[in-house]
Amino acid sequence: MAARGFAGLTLRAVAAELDATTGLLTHYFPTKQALVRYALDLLDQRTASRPRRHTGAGLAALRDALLDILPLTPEATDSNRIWVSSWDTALSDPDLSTDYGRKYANGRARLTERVAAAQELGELPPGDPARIAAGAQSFVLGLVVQALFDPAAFPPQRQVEMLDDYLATLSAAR
Amino acid sequence: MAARGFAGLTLRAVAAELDATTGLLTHYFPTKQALVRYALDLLDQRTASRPRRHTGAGLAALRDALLDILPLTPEATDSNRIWVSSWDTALSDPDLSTDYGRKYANGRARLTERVAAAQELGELPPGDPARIAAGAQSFVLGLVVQALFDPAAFPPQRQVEMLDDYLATLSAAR
DNA sequence: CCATTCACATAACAAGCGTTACGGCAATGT
DNA sequence: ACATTGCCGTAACGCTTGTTATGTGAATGG
Repeated sequence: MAARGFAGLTLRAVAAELDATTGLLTHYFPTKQALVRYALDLLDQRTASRPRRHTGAGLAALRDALLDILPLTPEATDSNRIWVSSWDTALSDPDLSTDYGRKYANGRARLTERVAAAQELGELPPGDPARIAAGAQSFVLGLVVQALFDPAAFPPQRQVEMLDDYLATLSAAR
Repeated sequence: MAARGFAGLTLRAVAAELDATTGLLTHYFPTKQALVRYALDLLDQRTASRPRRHTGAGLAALRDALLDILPLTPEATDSNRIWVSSWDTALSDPDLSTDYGRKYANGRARLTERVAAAQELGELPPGDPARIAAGAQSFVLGLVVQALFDPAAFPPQRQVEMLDDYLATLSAAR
């Protein structure tokens, strides 16, 4: 799956992957678009329900949430690879596109809560928490992309360092 | 081109776009991969040679470079859309993938110069300029993605505000 | 215990893909 | 003016794609 990209995702390839035939797939999904939609929802749901870090409250909780996104493990790298690859398909399909927009908005909303909590604790300076959350999401998202294209330049340790740098400047500014 | 995504980029579609046939394309490009490679290089080169902002030195120059990346105009949005869509293809092809990694490394190198210059002027606190540049690139890259999926939530003005917020926290931290 | 339904494999289909072969027409050089 | 070269349109090829139709064996239910 992660090998040939989203463009190489064919019904027969999927069928072969789970030792079945196209008959099974067409039996459960009326069309390929439905299958893709389901697969993407599954990916989203699976990454949402996987074991999360939880090392503390406030700023530490925000850091946990952001670390959970980064490709720090091979599995997380694969997930991110599929995820980034799906952007091509998503941008081509208006419905999927708005769907993605909503998912990212949800992600920002969850981050916003943690930003606000960190502000309560005085770990982050005041300011619109939604805006700070959007900035943090941007930072992590871009770091994901760069790490995928140049893993050697962005090993896990470096990613964590960069995130911590970012959070440090965020909390130092006032 | 920007309409049907990178997956829908077919020889016949390209030929139709420039009122020609597949014969012309196969005459100039031995294979489709060569055509794609050329197109991506062209996109990279074109965005590199387009008119750039130049409002000042130091931190202002860094801000200019980052603003040049963001989808603040319809044309820049189209370019970014194609660019993001191409990531699927790029991640599937190891050669293209390392090529992209190199391009981003070059981008970071250019940003690094500006970061260093801003540090010289005392507009940015000391610290490894390469790391700061990588962070800035991450931030902008992620902002591009979010803006593409949710243009309503990230209008040009908001993008600029977010970038300025980021640069402000960067320069305020010490 | 038989009839019915369901799950799925098999196979075929048209459409679209990248690629190749070929032919004509215009430019070029002598 | 004629031969030659090369640009590029036309058309075909083989292959893969998503989708559909049909068959078959197992499960289900009365």
